[in-house]
Amino acid sequence: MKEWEEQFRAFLRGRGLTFTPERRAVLEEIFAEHGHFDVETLHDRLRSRGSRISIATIYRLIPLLTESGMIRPATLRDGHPTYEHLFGHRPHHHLTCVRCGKVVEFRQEEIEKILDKICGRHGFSPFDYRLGVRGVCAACRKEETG
Amino acid sequence: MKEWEEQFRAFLRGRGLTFTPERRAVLEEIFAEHGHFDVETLHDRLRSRGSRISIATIYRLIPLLTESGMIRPATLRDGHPTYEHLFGHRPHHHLTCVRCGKVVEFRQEEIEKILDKICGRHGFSPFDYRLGVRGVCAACRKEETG
DNA sequence: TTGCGATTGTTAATCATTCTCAATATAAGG
DNA sequence: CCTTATATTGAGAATGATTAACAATCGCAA
Ligand SMILES: [Mn+2]
Ligand SMILES: [Mn+2]
Ligand SMILES: [Zn+2]
Ligand SMILES: [Zn+2]
Repeated sequence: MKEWEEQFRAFLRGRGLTFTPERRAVLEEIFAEHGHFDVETLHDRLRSRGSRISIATIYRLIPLLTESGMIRPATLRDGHPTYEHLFGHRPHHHLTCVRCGKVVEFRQEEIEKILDKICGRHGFSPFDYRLGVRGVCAACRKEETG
Repeated sequence: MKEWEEQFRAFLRGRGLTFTPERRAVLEEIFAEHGHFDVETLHDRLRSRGSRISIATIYRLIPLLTESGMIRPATLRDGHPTYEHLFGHRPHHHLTCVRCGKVVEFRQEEIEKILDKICGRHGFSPFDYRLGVRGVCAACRKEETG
């Protein structure tokens, strides 16, 4: 059994909830590929694999997946949230190209150290850093100028 | 005339748009107090001052205010966007307490320098950094533990 | 003053998300 | 195996914030 499945089952058990086929299918699909997804895309992907799952079920699952640490909100895409699987991945941040939508992930511990200091100075206990940089990627800039 | 009004008028003129009483009222209200506001709150504030302005007009104004540099999106509050006035203020970042909603603003040029380097490494031209830290403030933590 | 595009308020439409509800599935106990 | 009490699901209705349509005004330039 995949370790994320094990952890999610444990989470559900702890809440008196059950690990159903639908929940298994969603979990599998989330870890099937790396990248940012929104609810509708996830639903489409499941359907195209033959699942008859309802989109309402996926909406209902999002909070459970988040609270269990399976996924986290990633960025906003046209105003609605996208998510990414979290289990087994170090936290990271995002550069987003506002033209083509390309997303580059990067990791920077130095920044987090600085932020920890700032939080301490204000008496804050941080548990989540969200660092979004919006800009224009090299390809789009070339297209723009050229 | 307030300098932001002057700048907003210039922006509108450049687009062949007009500076109306409604637009003046909204602009005044935005600079009347410091803090993060959402569209509904702004509408309420205007109404409570006797204005009969429609909320649709405010929604229509948001893009113009953003593009002219009068405001910028700040953070999400319960899923919908909040804004803050920008003119005359240095960019800054936010610590948000997830319990009480308190927001602390801070400025950190060191981080921006690091991010510039990272962007350069990936060929990105950044034009906006959004740094959100979520955590628990001192007061809420005391309440929690105590 | 006239003419024309911009602006506004009202109202209807959109659209993602949430809710309702009746039908099933699940797990535990007998 | 049955039984029963909950949890879960899918379908479709409801919600609520945001946008769009539209007819009535407004503001500015000729
Ligand atoms: Mn990511
Ligand atoms: Mn702020
Ligand atoms: Zn690009
Ligand atoms: Zn607090």
